[in-house]
Amino acid sequence: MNSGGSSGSYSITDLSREFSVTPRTLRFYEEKGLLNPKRSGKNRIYSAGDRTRLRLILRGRQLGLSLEESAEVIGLYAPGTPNHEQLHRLLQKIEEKRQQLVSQREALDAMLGDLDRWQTNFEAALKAPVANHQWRQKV
Amino acid sequence: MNSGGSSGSYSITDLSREFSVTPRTLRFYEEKGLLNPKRSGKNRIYSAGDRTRLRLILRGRQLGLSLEESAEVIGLYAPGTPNHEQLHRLLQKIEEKRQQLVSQREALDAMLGDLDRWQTNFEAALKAPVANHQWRQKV
DNA sequence: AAATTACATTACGTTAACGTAAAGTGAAAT
DNA sequence: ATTTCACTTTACGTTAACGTAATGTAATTT
Repeated sequence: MNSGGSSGSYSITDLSREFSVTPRTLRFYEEKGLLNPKRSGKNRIYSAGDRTRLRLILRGRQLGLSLEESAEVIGLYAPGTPNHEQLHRLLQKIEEKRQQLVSQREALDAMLGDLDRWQTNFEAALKAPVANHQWRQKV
Repeated sequence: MNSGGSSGSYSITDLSREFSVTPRTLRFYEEKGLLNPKRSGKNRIYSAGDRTRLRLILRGRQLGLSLEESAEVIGLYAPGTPNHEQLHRLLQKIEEKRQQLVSQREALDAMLGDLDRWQTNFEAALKAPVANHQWRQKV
């Protein structure tokens, strides 16, 4: 049974389905201290806040953050009043990741460049007489 | 001793230095079939082609490709005559990675959005009355 | 009552990409 | 002669992020 529709309370399968992760994943995140759902007996009850935190974790994951890094970021949403040090670290982390994306795009471009050049040669080779066996010693 | 400057022949440390990886990494790539340097006795001798392949591997790595994926890509440069099937797979892989980059950028944007909203609240909170006593502090 | 459902805990397994000894070889420098 | 390099091989260790049993229990459903 689904926990109350808009009441802001979710079971482990509720959340796992909504975010397409396994229950194991949620338990793992909890084990690592990234989530702290309340309990109803032994069962986990996730609040709206827990859900938000999960969203952030998964967003970080998509970004390529490690769980530890995500934990840092999440730490910012948790304590009553975040401080400048924490803020600075987050901004820094974000900047890091941005650089990483830039770097990846460069790699992608370089690779596409390689591919283009290679493809050009390839097509040229296809147009050339088939008889020639000694082609492409060099890459 | 460095192997002949422009002769197109490199020792394992030559390449490891040039590309900032450890010798272990090069041996590992060889173990995985991504490199096949010749030998001078037991010592590895890398050719210009080996060097190029290494560059491709590292480029793939930077892009987020697994070694296995890189092996596929490199396979395209290796056999005498690449076929359409291989070419198709490469293009597909590239497209995959492009999508991944797009997805990551979306995650980054979303995260920055979160941050902005959060920061706004944060600053608003800072501007809010500290207690019962406060002057209109100008910013 | 029996079976199914939804959850729990414990704990070992898995993969990738190397790191890190440990121990040995051959050539070169001191 | 001995130390130092540069290199080798073998092989176990490491980390991250879960997967995958195995086993148990409380609450429904049949």
